[in-house]
Amino acid sequence: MLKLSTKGQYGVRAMFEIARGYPEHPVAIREIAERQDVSVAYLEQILNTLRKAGLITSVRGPGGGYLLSRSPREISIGEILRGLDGPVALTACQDPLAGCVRADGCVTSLLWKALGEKIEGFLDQMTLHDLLAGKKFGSERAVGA
Amino acid sequence: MLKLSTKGQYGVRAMFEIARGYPEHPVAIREIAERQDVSVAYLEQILNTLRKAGLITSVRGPGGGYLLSRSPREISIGEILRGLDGPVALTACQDPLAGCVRADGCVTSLLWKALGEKIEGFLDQMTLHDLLAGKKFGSERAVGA
DNA sequence: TAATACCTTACTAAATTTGTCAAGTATTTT
DNA sequence: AAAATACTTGACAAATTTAGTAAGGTATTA
Ligand code: FES
Ligand code: FES
Repeated sequence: MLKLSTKGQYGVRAMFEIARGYPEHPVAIREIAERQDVSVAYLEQILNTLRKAGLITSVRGPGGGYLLSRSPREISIGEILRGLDGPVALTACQDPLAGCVRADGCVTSLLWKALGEKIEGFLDQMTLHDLLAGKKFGSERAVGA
Repeated sequence: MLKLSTKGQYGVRAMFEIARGYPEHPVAIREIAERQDVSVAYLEQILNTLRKAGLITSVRGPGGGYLLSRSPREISIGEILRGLDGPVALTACQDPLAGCVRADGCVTSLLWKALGEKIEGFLDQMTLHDLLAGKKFGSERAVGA
C-alpha cells in the first residue's frame, strides 16, 4: 500500500549525492550511478526532469556534472518527489484537477484530504540538509486527528 | 505520487455502509453497490477479502448481507486498507520481509521509515466511528521531524 | 580534434491495477 | 419442494503504470 516509485527514491538519493558537492563541485552522473547503484541511463532521465523542475543545474564537458540550484536547506524532499512523480494525490478526487462528482456526499473525502496534507507537510519540512546532517527523524508521535 | 488503490478506497466506503447497519442489520452487497456507485462484481471480491481478514461476517439467504465483526470504534481505516492492499510499504526496503542490502549505508532509510510510521499512525487512529460521526479531521498541523 | 559528459526522444517488457464473468453454495419464504 | 435471494469462488483480461534500455545528439574542454 502507498508505494513510492523507484524513480522518486533514486531521485532523492541522487540529490543527496549532488548536495555533497554543494556549492562549488559538480557531481558527474557516473559518480552518482556508482555510489547509489542506479544505471546511468535511468539517472539521465531522472536528473533531466529535476533540472527542468529547477532543482539542479548542469555543467557540460570534462569536469562537468550537476549542482544544486539552491542550498540544501532550501530544497525539500517534497519538492524532489513532486518534481518526479507529481503531487501527492491519494485519490483521483483529491487531485488538484477535476474534483470528484460525489465530493459533497463522500464520507471519505475529508479523510483523504487530511492524510494527504499530513504527508505533504512532512515531506516539505524535510530538506536535503537534514539528510546530509544525518538527522534523526522522529517517528514516535503518531498524531491523530 | 502515493496513490491509494481504488480497491482500498471502495473498501473503506463499503465498510462505512456496513457500519451503518451495526450492530444488527445486515447490509446487502447490492445496497452498498448502489449507494457507493461501485459494481457488485468488484465489491464481491473486496468484501470477500475483508471477510477473510476478519473484519466482517456474512449472512446468506434473503435478508442477508454483511455485518461488522466488531464495533465501529474498534475497526480502524488502517486495518481495512491493510486487509485489502497489504501494509504501508513505501519502499521495497521498508517491507517487513527482506530488508535492503544497503540498509546500513542508505541515507534515506530512516526517512522512509519515519514517514511510513507516521502514515500508519494516522490510519490506525482513525476508525469507522469517526467516519460515521462525520468527524472533522485535523489537517492543519504538519508535524515535522 | 579527441575526450568527456550532459541532453533528448523513443521504445518496450514486466508488473500492477481494475475490473468482468460464470458458475456454485447456502438460506429463507411460499 | 421450489423459487428467490444473496453470498462464494476462481479464472481471466483489458488498461495503465512502472521501470527501465537504447541510440544518437549537443556542448565544453584539454
Ligand atoms: S468519491 Fe470522490 S471524494 Fe470520495
Ligand atoms: S536502498 Fe534500501 S534502505 Fe535505501
